[in-house]
Amino acid sequence: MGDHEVETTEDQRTVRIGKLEALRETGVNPYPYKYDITHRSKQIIDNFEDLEESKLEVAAAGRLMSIRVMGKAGFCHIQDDLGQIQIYFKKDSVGDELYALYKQLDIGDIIGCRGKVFRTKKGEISIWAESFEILAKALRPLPEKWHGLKDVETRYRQRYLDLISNLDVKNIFLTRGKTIRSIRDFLDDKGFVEVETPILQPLYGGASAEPFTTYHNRLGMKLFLRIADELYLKRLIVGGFEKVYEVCKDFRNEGLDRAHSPEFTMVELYQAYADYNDIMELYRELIIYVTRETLGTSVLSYQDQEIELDCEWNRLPVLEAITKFTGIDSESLDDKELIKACKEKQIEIDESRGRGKIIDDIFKEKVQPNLVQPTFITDHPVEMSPLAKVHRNNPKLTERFQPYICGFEMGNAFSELNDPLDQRERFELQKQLSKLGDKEAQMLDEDFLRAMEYGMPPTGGLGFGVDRLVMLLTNQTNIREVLLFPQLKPE
RNA sequence: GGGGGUGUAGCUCAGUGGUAGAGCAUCUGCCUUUUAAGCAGAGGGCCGAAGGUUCGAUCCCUUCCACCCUCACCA
Repeated sequence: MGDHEVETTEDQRTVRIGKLEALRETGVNPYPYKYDITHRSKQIIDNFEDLEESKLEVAAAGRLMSIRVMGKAGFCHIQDDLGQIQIYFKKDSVGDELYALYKQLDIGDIIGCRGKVFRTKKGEISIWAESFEILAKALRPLPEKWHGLKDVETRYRQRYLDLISNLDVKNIFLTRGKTIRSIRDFLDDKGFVEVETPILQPLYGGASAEPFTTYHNRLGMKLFLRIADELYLKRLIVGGFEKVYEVCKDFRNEGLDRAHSPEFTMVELYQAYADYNDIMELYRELIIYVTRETLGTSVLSYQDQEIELDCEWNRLPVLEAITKFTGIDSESLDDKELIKACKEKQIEIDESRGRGKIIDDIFKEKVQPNLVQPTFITDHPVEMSPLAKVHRNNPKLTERFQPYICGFEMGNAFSELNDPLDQRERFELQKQLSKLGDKEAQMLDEDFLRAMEYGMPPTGGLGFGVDRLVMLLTNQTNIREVLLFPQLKPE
């Protein structure tokens, strides 16, 4: 009696440690080495008729998600990689010793079970246990079986619990895996070669962003975590690769919000002898392919919008887009007049960082939210695009495009600048922006210019964010929902 | 960084200026086809942290911490 009183005041973890010790005392190893599985839960359910007919014994394993004991018989559900299946334990079938062990099981324990399959009176396909064993004793209780784990912070900090109790969360990451797989399949099929380039870089470049810095002790040098891999992939084009891509983790030392994570995944690709028109079509085909492979349809359902991807995509030069949505004809205005026009229309702009930044501000505020249907925004002003080739018909513009879907900027692409003297001038312009206080102005990379001076073929290039693509495919509004372990402050 | 919100049992959530409640989970007993199993009983809480007001604070005030939404920054 006294012992019971002590026991009931203990928390669930302590109770389970007690059970663990009791198991060891009876010679049961609560953490054995392996278990031979013959079927996953889904295979049993899919092949039920044959398995029942043949009276074949199956062996399945998984995590206990529910237990119902009724005196001398009981049920439980185990969950494995592919789903759940019910197990029936009958004292007469498993014997007194195992039945006593069954009654000591806790939700969360991982068990393996052998038996024949059958259908219960209520019609549920189940395994009639003939034997079972504990494969791993769980010491902590799982979240509530009905409501699951809801607390967002706990879901991110303890993603393993989120994955165990929320099936739809697991599906997001299955979709993420399929997405990356299908991107590779598509590009491989088109003859692209996958490469790997440095994450630790002595100079950073290829995008406008603040970097993370680190230090190599032995070399005694500062290094940056890459913000993009563009300049390395272009060196490979110089080196004779004609179609390359990289699935790359990039790092940007900037604010976090629902569309930005300091660590994120990009795909960059470069194709020699192509221009941005070719890349536009390649991107459209890629998105349609990936969507079909992951969702089985070319229609995206995002929030309350339905978007058919398999069609002609709108194409709209950025300055025309601004005229369309604000009435401002920026080409006919000088800088002062443009700033005045913005003030009249109450558009908030940062006028200290040059004309390119002003255009960018107007675009983000007034145009971007309207770009729900797939749209290529093209031909950005040259000040905004230091790595893009000047437009063949207009020296103030570049051959550049950014695809937009559901208001998200999905990527960035150019006819790549391959004139080394022009490229040097663009870097000089960036230096001036840096002096104006633009922390994201791009650095001059002498070796990159040297490579280009050996001759880089005309090239089309593209970078796109995988996380945002997965957000669209899984109908998520926060990037953290598509990152397994999002960045959080320490507990 | 600004604005708004949340933080109570392992989980999901109620609630009150007089130190707390439900369901699930846990423990004990009964129950040989149950399924959010059932029935009977029991245990479990520094009410995010630190100050303040008060006879008395989980509740009111201040500060801090974490998370969410939003704006700003940012491809």
